[in-house]
Amino acid sequence: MARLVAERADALPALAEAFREHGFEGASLSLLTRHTGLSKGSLYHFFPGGKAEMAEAVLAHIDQWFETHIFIPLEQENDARAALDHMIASVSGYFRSGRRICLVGAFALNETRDRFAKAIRAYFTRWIKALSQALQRGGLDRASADRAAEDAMFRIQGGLVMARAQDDPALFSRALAHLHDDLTRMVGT
Amino acid sequence: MARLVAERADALPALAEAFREHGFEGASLSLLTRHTGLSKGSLYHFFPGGKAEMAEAVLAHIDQWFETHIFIPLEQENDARAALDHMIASVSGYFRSGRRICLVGAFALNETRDRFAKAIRAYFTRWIKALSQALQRGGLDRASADRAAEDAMFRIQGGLVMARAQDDPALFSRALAHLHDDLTRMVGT
DNA sequence: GTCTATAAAGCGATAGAC
DNA sequence: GTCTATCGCTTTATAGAC
Repeated sequence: MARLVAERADALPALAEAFREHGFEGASLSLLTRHTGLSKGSLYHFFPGGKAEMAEAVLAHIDQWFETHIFIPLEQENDARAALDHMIASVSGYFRSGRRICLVGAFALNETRDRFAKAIRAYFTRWIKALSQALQRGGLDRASADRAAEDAMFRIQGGLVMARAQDDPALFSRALAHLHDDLTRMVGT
Repeated sequence: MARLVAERADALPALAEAFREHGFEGASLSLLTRHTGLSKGSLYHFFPGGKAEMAEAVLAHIDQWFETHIFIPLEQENDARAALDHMIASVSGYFRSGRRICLVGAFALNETRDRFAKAIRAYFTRWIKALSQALQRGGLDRASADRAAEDAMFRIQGGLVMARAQDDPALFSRALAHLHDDLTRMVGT
């Protein structure tokens, strides 16, 4: 059987889940060793910069996933409606229908943001831009598309916060469903 | 000149700001002494339960503020439109037009939630209920009002996350402005 | 590339003087 | 009700054996 952690990238999902559950400050190294199954020595071998480098790598890994599965499809799918359907489905899957939070949004809320400001800002800027493009292909003018894309981010991020707050993933599913309705209506004939 | 901290309640605003900026885990006792101007000994005199009791008191204080300035007015103002106007204005003021985050939402995002689950859940449940009542007085049926109230929470919480993420308070102001437009339209004649 | 041992600093919490 | 001193523990990070 292959080893669970053979290289740096193999540790990223476990690190991501630890940061999601405990935040940057709350995720201690001993907790990260438990999540990854690696000792401190091995973690520092892969990430000489310590916790900050681990978080940086996790953010980059997340960004790459969204680039591949959300942003590029939003930009390249010619049928605007299909592009929006795909985004909603992928977002629902990624956030486990509301059982998983957005690490980027969570990092944004406290002073952790300042350490990773560039990655956090880039993630949302990119998402809004890609979504706005799809909406413009669906017939919206640029200002309306920008506004609708920004509003979609509010509802996705807010849905994740509320689902956690109420310990009820269904809130996020409802947020996504209503968002889907509204976006579909905008690009519908 | 009166002392800045004469009783327990006087320390709450400073504690709240510290928790907002650093999260529950990130707000160390030495940081809390700096924010309040009180030594550890004095903090433990006021809050024998330590950091957890401080956070609990802060959450109760926030809840009380919202009860007085948001929830009760939403329920008691007869003119639905005036009730909504008042909520939007008060929310904008409380969150400093997007420069301040929602501590309750921030606590909800990581394992901190489990320590304060009851207070967190009650805060949002109460808010949705009061807002739904106002919308029903404005003519919406109960299901539509509940849905619109929940959607308003998504946009408020999402607006706060996005404003921090982009370091641009204007995003929150836009979220509130669009929310205000939509709510007004719903109860408008 | 794995691990354990260790260092130095900071943590939450307590004791006790004034 | 204020404070300082201190406790025991955990933290991040490093050193070095294998």
